[in-house]
Amino acid sequence: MKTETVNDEKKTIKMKNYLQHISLDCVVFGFHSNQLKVLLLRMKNTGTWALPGGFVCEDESIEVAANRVLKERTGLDEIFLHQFNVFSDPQRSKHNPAVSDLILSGQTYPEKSWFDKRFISVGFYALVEFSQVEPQPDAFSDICEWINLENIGNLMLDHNHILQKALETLRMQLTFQPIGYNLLPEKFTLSELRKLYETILGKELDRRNFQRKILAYDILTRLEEVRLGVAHKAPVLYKFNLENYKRALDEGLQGRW
Amino acid sequence: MKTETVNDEKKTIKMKNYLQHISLDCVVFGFHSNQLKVLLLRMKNTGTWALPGGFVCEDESIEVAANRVLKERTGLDEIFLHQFNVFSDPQRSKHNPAVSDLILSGQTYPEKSWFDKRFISVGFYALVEFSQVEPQPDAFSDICEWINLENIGNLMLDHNHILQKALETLRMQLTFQPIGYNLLPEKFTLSELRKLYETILGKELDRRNFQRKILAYDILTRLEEVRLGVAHKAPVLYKFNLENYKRALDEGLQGRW
DNA sequence: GCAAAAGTGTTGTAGCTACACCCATGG
DNA sequence: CCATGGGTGTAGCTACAACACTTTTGC
Repeated sequence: MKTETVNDEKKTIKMKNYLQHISLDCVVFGFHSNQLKVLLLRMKNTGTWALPGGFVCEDESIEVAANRVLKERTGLDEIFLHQFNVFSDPQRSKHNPAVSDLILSGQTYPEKSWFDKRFISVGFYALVEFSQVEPQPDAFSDICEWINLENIGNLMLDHNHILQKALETLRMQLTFQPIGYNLLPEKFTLSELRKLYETILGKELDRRNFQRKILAYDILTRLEEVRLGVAHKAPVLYKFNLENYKRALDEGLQGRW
Repeated sequence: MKTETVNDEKKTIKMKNYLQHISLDCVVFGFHSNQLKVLLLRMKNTGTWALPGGFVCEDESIEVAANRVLKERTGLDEIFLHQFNVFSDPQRSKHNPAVSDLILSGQTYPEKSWFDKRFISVGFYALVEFSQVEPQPDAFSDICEWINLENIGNLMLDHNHILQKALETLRMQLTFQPIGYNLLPEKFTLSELRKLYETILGKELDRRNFQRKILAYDILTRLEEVRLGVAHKAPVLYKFNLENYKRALDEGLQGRW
């Protein structure tokens, strides 16, 4: 356990009580303007983009730690959050020039050795409602913002690999997890839900078949409202019927999409 | 990093070069006499049964560590092995009386403190061919053997919980992973394959429909042999057609079973 | 020869794909 | 009034469950 302090322009971070060698990284997915987005941080010194992450306190489970980190980055509590893989290649962080550079040129952190160790990182993916998030950078970054999935370039360390794995997991679990419920606002149109599925799966779905199929699950409640201000016919709004949704997910939305 | 030595009747274990706070546990599944079995160790001093596990060396990935541990316990290389969950409850191992008792009464290990820490454990599940395994206890156990799933009682620490999670994962992945290929001997009958599926899923399947469905995937090769020495009509033997199997698994054996 | 398991066939149904058609709205 | 997206319907096909029936073996 380390008990040192980082002095930053704005904050003081106590590096105490963190377990050594263990970190976590979060792939936070959001959906807006029919596009899948991921929450990223821009590192102060190198300008590299990175996934939000953190360390695990002595008395926390790794899930609690992930929730703590995401609360700091998004302002949200009770985020839908699942661990999906452990990244433990001995070379993934140890003596990594990006990290050393980042930390050392940051002039604030006296203890190189803590970061200069090997870290095993537990990957989480999170699904959040885009509009609810207020992105907040951490002590090592100057920007925290949503980046469109297709515009994401080279990330720090092995974060591209982590992101890739998260996406694969999301696709696999599309039929077993309440993906739509967590990513969309309370009220949404069937087209928006379909676009979400299309974006995650990376392929087009038949509008009419999707509609009938998703309605057949009986997990949506049709509202008496329509979406106004859009071109063409005003689409009906729906919301999730939580009770039926949970029941259906227990059995798995066994479709093939 | 610790660099101490445990003297055991048969072996010497160097506790050096292990990452602190991180361990791994393996749920090794085998199938024999139409029953699903799990490889367990009986602890020398407490007599408690436990999952095979181990620690991670400084220069290993956690996957390499798991393979090393399983090589020691089963004699097998290149085992089908997947990580499925990280167990990190702060109370799961820290100051756990079972561990302290186990280690301290073992009279051999001078350093209580190393084990008396909190460990975050990565859970793996493995699928092996029953007959190929030669179970070997480790330094802390006197017996290593297959236990029928339904006969497994209270295990050490949170190992019942880990086992439970492994089973859930196995069921979920039944349609995406080459479960049959790894658990059955090279040649097998369709009944044996069906019994395996029934055991994992915990429910009966229609013999005739199972047969047609599994054959429709075109992943099995029908042999010119029959199983002799069994009562009643001699069943035809099959083996997996590896090429077609891998292709089919890429798409997922999208059945509902 | 009889019980039990293996192998093959049939039939009705549910769910899917691939469309056609009409409706409502903004320009 | 027309282009565009929304909403509903339908025909054909496939896959599946739930069966019946025959075959082959050990005892």
